[in-house]
Amino acid sequence: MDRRQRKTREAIFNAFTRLLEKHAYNQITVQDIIDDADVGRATFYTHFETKEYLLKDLCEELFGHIIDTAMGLPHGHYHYSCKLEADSVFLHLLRHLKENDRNILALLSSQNNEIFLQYFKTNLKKLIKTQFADTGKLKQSSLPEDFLVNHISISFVEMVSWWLCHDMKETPEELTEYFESIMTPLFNTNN
Amino acid sequence: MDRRQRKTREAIFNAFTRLLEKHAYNQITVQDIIDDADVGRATFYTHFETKEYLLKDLCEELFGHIIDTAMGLPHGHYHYSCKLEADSVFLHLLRHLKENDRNILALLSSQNNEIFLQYFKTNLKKLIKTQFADTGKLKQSSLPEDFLVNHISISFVEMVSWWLCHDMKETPEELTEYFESIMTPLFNTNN
DNA sequence: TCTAATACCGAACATTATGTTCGATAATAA
DNA sequence: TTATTATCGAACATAATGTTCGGTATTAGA
Repeated sequence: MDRRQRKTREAIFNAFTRLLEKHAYNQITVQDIIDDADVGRATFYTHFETKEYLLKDLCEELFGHIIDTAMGLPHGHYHYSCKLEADSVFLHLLRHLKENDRNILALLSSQNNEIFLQYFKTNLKKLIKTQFADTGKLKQSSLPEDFLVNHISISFVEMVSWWLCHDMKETPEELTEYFESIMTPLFNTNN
Repeated sequence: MDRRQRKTREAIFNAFTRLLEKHAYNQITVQDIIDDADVGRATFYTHFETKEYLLKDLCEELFGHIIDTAMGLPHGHYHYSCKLEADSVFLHLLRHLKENDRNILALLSSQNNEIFLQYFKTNLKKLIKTQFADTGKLKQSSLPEDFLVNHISISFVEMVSWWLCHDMKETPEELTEYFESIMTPLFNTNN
């Protein structure tokens, strides 16, 4: 990829991120973005079809990365410990979040947090599904699997959101225990 | 209130609802709304400052009503049963939803569902807070109360969303049992 | 029934944002 | 060095927003 292209794309992402930290998504205009990024109008539109596609691309970079690395984790690392087997995934995600790549935490706690939490949830669902599908990690129950996958995903994402609203006072380890408290009855810890 | 005002307001709400069932919120223009509602442009703007305020007013009618009636319910009706004490509230909400006032179910399962689920959650949080705050219904735990209130609210709203996506196959009673399964460890059932 | 108040209409208008076009310039890869 | 291509910047068409205003019709209340 042409160096100019990379630079322009970066500049637009950075400008957009800065703006999203301070202003409501709907109030941000393409003009604001290209002013902040200091690129020409036509240039913006050669990179992104619309502001919405820019958002989509940004979110794919933000969450694609964090989820993909978690996908690579072994699924049953703590299999014989007394902790729930998924600890490794959730703890990993929290630690990864704390690294704050691309200022993801600022976006997740901005006034636009709903947008990003939504993308987070969507991607997390895929992860949870592959982690738990057909591995017997979910307690036998009458509850449908997709119902449980959804419940686990949204619960985790909302916990992260709550955490950010309260200045991240807890450590990732403490948060994982919180999560364990509310999720434990759903997991099969004795097999 | 002037009969003309009432009629106009109703016509706009109805038109907006119809449009929201079929089209994405962002794609709906004020022109679409006034065409469908068959009112003049100026008339629209004397009733609603912007499209966003219209949405806000609609949501307040939708969820204000459903939450307010639930607010009036006795808080500890099933106090001595072995079911969780909040059964009455959640079951009541599900039954009320099924009545489908103002086609609320179509909106909650449309492509714009995120918008309405968000309003639902916000209003439900208030309800849950008054139901559980300082009543000792939540299990003693190290988890902060606002964390639990948030978790309960979002879990319920997501369950409703899941229910709608799957054509409401379950009865409100069955759904309440689902909810009990995932929430039970958080409630104090033996006091 | 009469009257004053007011809600509505509809067309016109200014404003603002979007997305496109194009010729000129500058940076890049090879 | 050279052919390619990304960027610039200004101009433009399009589309949606929100306002204004004079005329008409409906309403509430005396």
